[in-house]
Amino acid sequence: MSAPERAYAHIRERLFDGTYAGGMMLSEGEIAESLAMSRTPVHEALLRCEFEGHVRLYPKRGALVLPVSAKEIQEVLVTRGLIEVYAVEQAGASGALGPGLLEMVDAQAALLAEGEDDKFSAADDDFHRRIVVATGNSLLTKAYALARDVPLRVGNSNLRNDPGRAEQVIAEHRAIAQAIADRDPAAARAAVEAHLDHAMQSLLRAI
Amino acid sequence: MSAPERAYAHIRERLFDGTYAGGMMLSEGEIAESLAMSRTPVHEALLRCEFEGHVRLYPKRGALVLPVSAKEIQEVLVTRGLIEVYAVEQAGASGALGPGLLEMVDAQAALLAEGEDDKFSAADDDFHRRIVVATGNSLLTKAYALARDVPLRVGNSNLRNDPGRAEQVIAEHRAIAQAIADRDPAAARAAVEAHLDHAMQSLLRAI
DNA sequence: TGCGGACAACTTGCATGGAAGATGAGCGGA
DNA sequence: TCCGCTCATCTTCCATGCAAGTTGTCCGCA
Repeated sequence: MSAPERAYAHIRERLFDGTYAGGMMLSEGEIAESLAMSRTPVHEALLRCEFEGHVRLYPKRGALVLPVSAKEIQEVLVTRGLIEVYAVEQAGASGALGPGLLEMVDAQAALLAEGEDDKFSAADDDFHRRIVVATGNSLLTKAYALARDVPLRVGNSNLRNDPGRAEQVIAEHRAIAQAIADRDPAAARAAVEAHLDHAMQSLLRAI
Repeated sequence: MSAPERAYAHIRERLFDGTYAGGMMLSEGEIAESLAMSRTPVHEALLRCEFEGHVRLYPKRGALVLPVSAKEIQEVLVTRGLIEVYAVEQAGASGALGPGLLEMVDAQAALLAEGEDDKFSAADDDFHRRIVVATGNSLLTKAYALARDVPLRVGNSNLRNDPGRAEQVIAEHRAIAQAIADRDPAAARAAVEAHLDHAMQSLLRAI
């Protein structure tokens, strides 16, 4: 892995686990030192994080970690709604994706039973991503990626603090996967809209 | 303007006017020299262009300018369709945006009459952007930006080579603006879908 | 006490250079 | 003729260093 990639992964990890919390000021030099690399690759990684909306770079001052706002959560879920509804309507028409999704839901239930919270979050993310990828539209997939990080920044603590939410997520995922397997686009659309609506409420409670 | 911004603007200009054509290999060093700056800021600009899908960086080799493919054009217009339909349905419900848009269409007609092709392209772009910005959803606006550049790379030559297309664009823009002013979301949706469909056909003919 | 200026300690911006990977030309041998 | 090897030349990668902007502190003065 190249130095900028390592720096990027390092920063994201800390954005998602809360080490880099909203309002914090990050210094290229410090991060570079802790990764035993120079500031150049760290700077590249921070530029990318800025593009993705996680930090804001102030010239000659440093990188401010942006807090996740309620408005941002709403924007993210509206955007995801647009993209995911389109994706499940497509997938629901063909039905090819359905069985694979149902297996993913089973795997999520297993992770939850084992208490693997982080892996559960990742599996949640994969599930949604898989649906969008199935459209075969790489631009849409890229646009969607912009809307996936915010829930991850809020989500890990969120799931632990919202009792019963994880079980609810699994039930809602199963409804989506079943509707797709049944080739029922209208049901798939309704299931996605309900799921995202509940997700928004849970995330808003978390901040 | 900072050095990386200058480099980025320089490269985009050449991507859009065709100087950097698909298949070309760009060298950081050459660009840096022609801009009288070092390679560092040029590298940053190329990274951004890569993220936006215009070039692909090959380690230790250089930056390949990616040609615009038919698949990409289709992806772009599907994505724009999703976002713009949502935006005009919102705008069409309130009607507040309508009058401003009609003025923009008049301005476009004036630019066309004066033969200002480049400004016409920019005005076209602004018109669509304005509708999306009106949603007030900054994430959606950012996602939309990813889908705006491709038509610009094809578009300038396209408009000149597709006789009557510019007049058609103006008529279609007027239909969209009028539907929004009339607070008629269904008509607005239909007008946007027709416009994007025609745009796709024109762009596909151009490559 | 409250204000203003100097300065020290931080930060990044970006130019530069050495290291090293990728490529293609040209040569030697089968 | 054709294959494979060597090597010159191209490229980027990223460490480093200097220049310069920003900030907060501290001191002197009213």
